[in-house]
Amino acid sequence: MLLIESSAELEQSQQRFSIHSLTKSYALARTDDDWRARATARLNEFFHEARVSDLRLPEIEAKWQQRWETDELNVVSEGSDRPKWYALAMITYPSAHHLHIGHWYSYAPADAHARFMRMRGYNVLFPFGFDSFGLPSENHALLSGIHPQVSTMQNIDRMRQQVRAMGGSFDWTREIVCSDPSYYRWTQWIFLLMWTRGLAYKMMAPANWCAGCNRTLANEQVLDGRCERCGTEVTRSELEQWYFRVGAYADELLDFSKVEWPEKVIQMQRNWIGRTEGVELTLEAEDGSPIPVFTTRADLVYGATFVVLAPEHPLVDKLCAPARREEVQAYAERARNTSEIERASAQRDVTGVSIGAHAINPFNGERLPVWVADYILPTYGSGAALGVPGHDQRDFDFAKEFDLPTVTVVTPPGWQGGAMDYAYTGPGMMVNSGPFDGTPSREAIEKIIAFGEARGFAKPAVHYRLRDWLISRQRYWGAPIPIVYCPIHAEQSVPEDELPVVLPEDVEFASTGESPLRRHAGFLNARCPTCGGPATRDTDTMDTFVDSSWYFLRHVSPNDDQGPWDRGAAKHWLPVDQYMGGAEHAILHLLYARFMVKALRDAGVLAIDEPFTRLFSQGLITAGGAKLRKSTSQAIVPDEYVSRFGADVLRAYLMFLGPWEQGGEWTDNGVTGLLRFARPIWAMVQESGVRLDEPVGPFADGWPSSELRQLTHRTIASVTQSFDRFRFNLAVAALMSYVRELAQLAGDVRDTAAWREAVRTLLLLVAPVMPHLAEECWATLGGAYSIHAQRWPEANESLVAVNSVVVVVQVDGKIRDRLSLPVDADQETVLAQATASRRVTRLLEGRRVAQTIYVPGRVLNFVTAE
RNA sequence: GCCGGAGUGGUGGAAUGGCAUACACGUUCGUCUUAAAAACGAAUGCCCGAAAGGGAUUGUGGGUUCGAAUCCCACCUUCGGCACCA
Repeated sequence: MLLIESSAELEQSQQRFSIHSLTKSYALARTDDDWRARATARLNEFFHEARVSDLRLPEIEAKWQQRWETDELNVVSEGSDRPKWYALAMITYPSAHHLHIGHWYSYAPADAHARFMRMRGYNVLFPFGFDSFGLPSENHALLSGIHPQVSTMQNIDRMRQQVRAMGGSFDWTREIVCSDPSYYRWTQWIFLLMWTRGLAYKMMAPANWCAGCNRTLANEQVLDGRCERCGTEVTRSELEQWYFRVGAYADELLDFSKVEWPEKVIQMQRNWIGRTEGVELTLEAEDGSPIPVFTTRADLVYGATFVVLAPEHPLVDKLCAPARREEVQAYAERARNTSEIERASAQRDVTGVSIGAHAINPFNGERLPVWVADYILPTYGSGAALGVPGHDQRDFDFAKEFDLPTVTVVTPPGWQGGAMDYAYTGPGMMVNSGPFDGTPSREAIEKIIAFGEARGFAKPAVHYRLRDWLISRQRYWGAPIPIVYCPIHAEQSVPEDELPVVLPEDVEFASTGESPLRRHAGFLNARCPTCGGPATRDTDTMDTFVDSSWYFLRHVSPNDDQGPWDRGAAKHWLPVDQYMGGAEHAILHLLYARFMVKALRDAGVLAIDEPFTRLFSQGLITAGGAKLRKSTSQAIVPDEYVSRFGADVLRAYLMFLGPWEQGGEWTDNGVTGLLRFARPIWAMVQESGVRLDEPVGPFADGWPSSELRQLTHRTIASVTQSFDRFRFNLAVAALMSYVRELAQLAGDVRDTAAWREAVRTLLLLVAPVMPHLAEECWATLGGAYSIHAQRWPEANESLVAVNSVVVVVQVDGKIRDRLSLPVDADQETVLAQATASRRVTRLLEGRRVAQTIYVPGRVLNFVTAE
C-alpha cells in the first residue's frame, strides 16, 4: 500500500483546517432520524415564535446610535497601551446629495473589519473625511446660483447623518473637510514646502485642456483622449502651469517592498510609471547639431535608414531646409491641432514630412534623412527616434509609405537573405552590422552599447512613461495656490504666517465657467512679501487630488493649528495599517499619496516611507450592468432599505453578496434572506434563558454539551479566519449555519454551560456585521455595555480539531463509498472497513487491485489492473 | 497588440491537488389562514429510473497525476489596465 503523505504532513493537515472543511463539519454528529425529527419540530415551533417576536431593527438602531454617540464609544483614546491600528476607508467626495448603495458597499465591510480589530484588542483609529473641493459643486453653483460652500456643507451634513445611520463606527472627532480653511491652510503649506524644495515648479507646456470643464487635466485624468469627468475631447494648449515633480520619485515609486498590496494594483502602478531601460545615442546633423535618440534595441542601430523627429521637436525649425520649411511648418501645425483622440483613432494612417536634412549614424557613418512624423511623441524619450524599418512595424509602414530603404540586421528564423514583407521584431543573428555580424542579437545589445559608450556617442538611459503631475486648475472651488507675482521680484511665496490664502466668498460665477478669482479685485491684489509693493495673486487652485494625497496624515491630529500634523501623533499612528477603497483609484490617488509621503519624508517633516501598509482594493457595485458612479446619479437610495429592513440587514446583505474585491451587481432579491437570519437571533436571545452577567460555569462532558462546544469553537475559528481574509461573505455564511444549528439544539442544551457559551459567542461574532442587533441582544441578556468593547472570543484548538473524519473510498478514482472513522484510525482499520463495504467489493470482484493509495483521513483509492 | 484577473446549478456564490455545487436567492409542495401575503417546514444542479441505483458534469480541446474546478499547454468568452512609448 502506498502512503501518500508522511506522518508529519498528516499531523499538519489535521491542524490546518480550511474554511470548507469547517463548513462541512458544522453538521452535528448526532444525526439519527428520531432526534432530527424532534429537533425539526422544535425548530418549526421556534421560528414560528420568531415571527411573532417582531424585531423592529430601525428603532433599535436609532436608539443605539444615539447612545454610542453620547458615550463617545468610537472616539479613539490616545493613551491606550493596546497596539495601534489605523484603519481607513478612502475619503468621500460629497458631490452627490446623498449616499448611494456604492458608498455603503465601501463602508459597511470596512466598518465591520475595524470593529473586528477593536474586539481583537487593537486601539483602532478609524476616522472619516470629506474631499469637498471640486468641480461638481462649482458647476452646480453655475446652474443653481447656490454658493459651493453652502451646497457642499449641506451635502456633508446629509452624508454625515447617513453614515451614522449605517452604524459606522467612525471617530467623528477626527473628521476633516478639505474645503475648510483650517485644512487647506496646510494644503497650501505643503505646496510651499514643495516649492521650496524644487518639487513644485511652473512651466509653459502643452497641457490637456477640457473645454467642457474649462480647466486643465492631469494625464491621469484623460481617458481615451477624453475628459474623465465630462467626456469632452481633450485638446492641447500651450499654458503656463504648476507641476509637482513626481518624476523625481519614479524609481522609488516602483519599489513596493514596504507594502502589502494586491499584485494587481502594483502591476497597474508599474505600468503607469512605465520604466524603460535603453540607450541614448547622439547623432550629429550635418550642421553639427547633436540629435539625441532613445532606443531599447541597440542591436538595431545598423538597420537605421532614417531619423524621425516629433513635429514639436525644437530642432525641426533649425534643421529644416528652406525649401521644405513651408510644408514642414504646416505639418507641425496640423499635428499640434490634432487632438489626442484623433491621433489615436487615425491608427494606421502613416503621415510624415521630410525636412530636407541629414544626420550621421555614428556607428557606420551613414547619412540618414531626417523626417518629422506625428507617431513620434515629443514627451517620450528625446522626442526623436531611429527609423529601423526592418525590425519595427511602425517604421516599416513609414518606410513603405515614403519609399525609404529597409535593411535587415537581425536574421529571422529561416531567413534566406531576401527582402521582408513585415518587420521582424524577434531575436536572431546579427548581419549587416559591421563588427557585430554573427553575434546573437541579445548579446549584441550590450556590446553595441559598450562600443558606442567607448566612443562617446552612446550612454545607457532610462525613460519613464510617468510625467510630472499638473496641479493647476483654472477654477474657483479648490485650494488657492499661495504664490504672488511682483513686477520687481517676480514669483514670491506667501509667507507662512499669512496662510491660508482664503477663497473670497463674495464671488460671481460666470456662465463661461471662467474662474471668478480672475476678476475678484480683493483676491487678485496682494502685496509683494519682499518689497511690500503691489503684486498679483496666482488665480489657479490646486487639483483636488492634492487635497486627498495627504488627508490621512491630518487625521492623526485634525485640530492642530501649529502644523499640518502633530509629530508625536504622526509617529504613533502612521502609516495607515489598513487602507480600503475602490479599485478605480489604483493609479491616481494611490500614486499621488505615495509620492507625497516620500516628498514630505525627504523634507524632514515625516518619518514614513509609504502611506498605506496594507491595501484592500474592493470591487465596484453595479446596477443594471452600469457603474454606480457619482456622476451617473442613477443611484439606489439606501435609506429606503434602512427604514424597511434595518441598517444591520443591509450591511449584512452587502457583505454576503460575494467576495468584496469582486464587487457585484445590486439587486434586492436576496435582502430577505438576511432578515431571515437576523430574526431568529433576536428570538433565540429572548428565549435563551441566558444571563450574561452570570458566570458561564463548568462544562459537562458528552452529548450534547461537547458537540455544541465543538460547533461553537469551530465557528469562532471560521469566522475569525474569514474576517482576517476579508471574506465577509463566508463569515456571514458560517454565522447562518451556526444560528440554524443552535436553534435545533436549543431544547437539549438549555441551562448548560455550553449553551451559555454559545449564545454569548454568537452575539460577539455577529457584532461586527450587525452592530445594533448585537448590542440590543447583549443588553437584553444583561451583558456589560458595550458589546463592541468586549474581547473577541478565542477558539479552543482542542475543540476545533477534528476527531472523526469521513474517508472517501474510491475505485479507479471514482467515489464508491464513504467511511466514518475516528481521526486516528490506522491504515489497517481503514483498509478492513473499506474491503468490507458491499459497494466496493462488488466493483472489485474479478479485478486485480494493482495499487492502493491511502491519504490518511481523506481518501482510499483502489486502482485496478487492466 | 501587450500585461493581469475571471469563467462552477435557474441566480449570487462555496471549495486552490483528495466528498464539486457550502451559505443564500428563486422555484415546487406543505403548515398556518375564510383567502392572500408574511412566516415557518420539506424537496430542489442536469440526464436515465417508480424506486434502489446508475451516468455525465466546473467555458472548449489536450496534458500531468492513483486522483484536477484547482497544476501545465492551446483556444474561446469576459472584465480591468497599458498602447503609434522608439
